[in-house]
Amino acid sequence: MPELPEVETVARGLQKSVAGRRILSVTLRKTDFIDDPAALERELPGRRIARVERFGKFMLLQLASQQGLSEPREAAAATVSEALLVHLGMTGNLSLHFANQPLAKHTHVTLVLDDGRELRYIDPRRFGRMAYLSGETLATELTRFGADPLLVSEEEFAKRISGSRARIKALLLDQSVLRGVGNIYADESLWAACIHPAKSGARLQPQEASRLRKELQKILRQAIRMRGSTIIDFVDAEGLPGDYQQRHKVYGREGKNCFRCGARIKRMMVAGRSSHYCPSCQRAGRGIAGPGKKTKRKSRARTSKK
DNA sequence: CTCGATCCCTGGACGC
DNA sequence: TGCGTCCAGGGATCGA
Repeated sequence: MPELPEVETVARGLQKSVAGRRILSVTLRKTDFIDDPAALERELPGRRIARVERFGKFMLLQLASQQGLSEPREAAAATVSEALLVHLGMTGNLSLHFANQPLAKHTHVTLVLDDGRELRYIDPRRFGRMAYLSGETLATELTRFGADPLLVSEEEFAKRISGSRARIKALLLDQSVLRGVGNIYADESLWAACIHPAKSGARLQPQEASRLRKELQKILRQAIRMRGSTIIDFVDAEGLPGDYQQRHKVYGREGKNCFRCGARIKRMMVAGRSSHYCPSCQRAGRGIAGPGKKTKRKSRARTSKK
């Protein structure tokens, strides 16, 4: 499940391999995860990819300005006003293939490049998102997101966390608070900072908030160094899996012993997400918000829709 | 403002 | 072997 470190890994790989390449043509298959499929077919062919960057859990394939069609040396420096936004969702992957390699199942978008290769978007579940955005629309879209967790200052972080009574886990997952943190790294950083996932953000002590930011950044940086976590099938732009799952302290370790105190790792639902924590290291205390009970999902009888 | 519930989607695990 | 059921979860949306 691609979160900040996984997306960063893919973006770095693509920056190396496709920056400067021109898109010759676009083939779309399933398009229900694309904002405006026609816009991709209309705007991308003939355009050069200036650079690839991560923005939260998105990848931004920035397009060189139209004018610079003839070898724009300034491509990388040009102002970003047009980009292809790619969100990998749960199972998405954007990777480079030779044109003669067979199409993997669930390949929904193919960008044919000018060097005989293709950028392919593969996503079984289609929880991802793709959109061509430009100008004001692009700028507006990006302002919906909060601070980058790797760049956020201690003051800014404290302000964003302590200003809300929502549970800290929910705040970490909220992309308008911080952009890029998902379920794995939220759980890992809360464990590292000894904070219960259901504790209210407003009730974190200043030193707790400070420690949480520090641990979160440390974990994200380390995870990037290890090319992210591969739980089921994540691979980077070159098809390599990540290694950080070997460092997970709580995620996926329910019932196992805490590496710090030996207690049994528990799991509870917080903010609708499965949350792994050590009941001994991460004390509930009085700062706990909400019901915090394990919510059993009742089987929904889906009415056959037409 | 914050919450849970529901929906989107498919593959994999599991029970029978 | 095969079918049904449950589960995973990022994000949007809706009602409480």
